[in-house]
Amino acid sequence: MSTTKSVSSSSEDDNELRRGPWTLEEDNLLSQYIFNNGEGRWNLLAKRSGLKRTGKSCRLRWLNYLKPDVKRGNLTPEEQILILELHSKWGNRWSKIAQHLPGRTDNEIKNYWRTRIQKQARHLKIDTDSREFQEIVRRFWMPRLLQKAKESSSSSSGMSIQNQAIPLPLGGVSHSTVGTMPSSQTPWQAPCMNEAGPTYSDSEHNNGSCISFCDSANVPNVPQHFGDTINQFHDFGNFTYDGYRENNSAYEMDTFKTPNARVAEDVRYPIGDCQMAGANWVNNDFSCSMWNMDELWQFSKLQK
DNA sequence: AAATGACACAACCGCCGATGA
DNA sequence: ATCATCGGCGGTTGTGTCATT
Repeated sequence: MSTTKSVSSSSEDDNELRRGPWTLEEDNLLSQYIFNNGEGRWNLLAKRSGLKRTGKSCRLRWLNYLKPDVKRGNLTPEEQILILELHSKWGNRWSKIAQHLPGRTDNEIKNYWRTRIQKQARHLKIDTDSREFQEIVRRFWMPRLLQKAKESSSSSSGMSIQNQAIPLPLGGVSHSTVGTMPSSQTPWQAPCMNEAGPTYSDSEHNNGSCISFCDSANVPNVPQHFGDTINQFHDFGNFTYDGYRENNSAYEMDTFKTPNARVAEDVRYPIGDCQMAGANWVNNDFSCSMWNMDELWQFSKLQK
């Protein structure tokens, strides 16, 4: 079967380039090659490894899936908070945002934003760039994420959040494992691929860069920026976001001074009795159902 | 039980800047 | 200075799975 691409006479290699989902054998080949030769020089890697893939494809597969420190499983509340905050500052700079979430890839964060955040915005018929949406994030999502973070940290008794990660519901090859990943690459051990994805011998892999969120005020393993965020939001109960004032942040306190914000104030924040433990807005996969849409509708109307 | 739609994620595509010949 | 190649990034699409009807 010839595609428009493959009819080119320039290179017969092009005809054989594989596309689509990676197979176990390809993953093993790529992992083994990088184990022996290191990352980088992707085009060369693609040629020498025997993979019939483009260098780009190899790079993507490695960075987004095979690389040992790629974290799998649902985003934690803390990570979601961080994404919301950083996106408010940097917009769709996914790779930049990802740099502040160890183990998370730009692709994952991008997908999270599109499938979760933008979906909610669509339901509300507002733009994610709009001030209304930012207010909603500030007043609904952030406090609830923080509450959720607190709950999970208090119930975890010091257990790493990563270890509590709920396996994604998808049962496919790429999703079924929430394994503990090596925190660093040195010394590095080539993962053993199986149907559930890369696995690692699990000794010495439970510490390091994985986020251990024992206490929102005591976050030893959390990147600096992350700790700042949590502390800034620590007093979220009555919306005193003092200290949360960073240049260029769309969530600056100043936004409270807008007429819209005043309206919200007049109704004493519907979130005031937001039933933090209520079943409506939070479930096991709270990232999917973060809030009660009725509340949000009310709030978004007030904002408009 | 089958059909259908929604969802989440992986993978691809095109563009652009950096780098080296 | 110019061109080619490579790697990285953001946007988009494809696909498998789950939920609902």
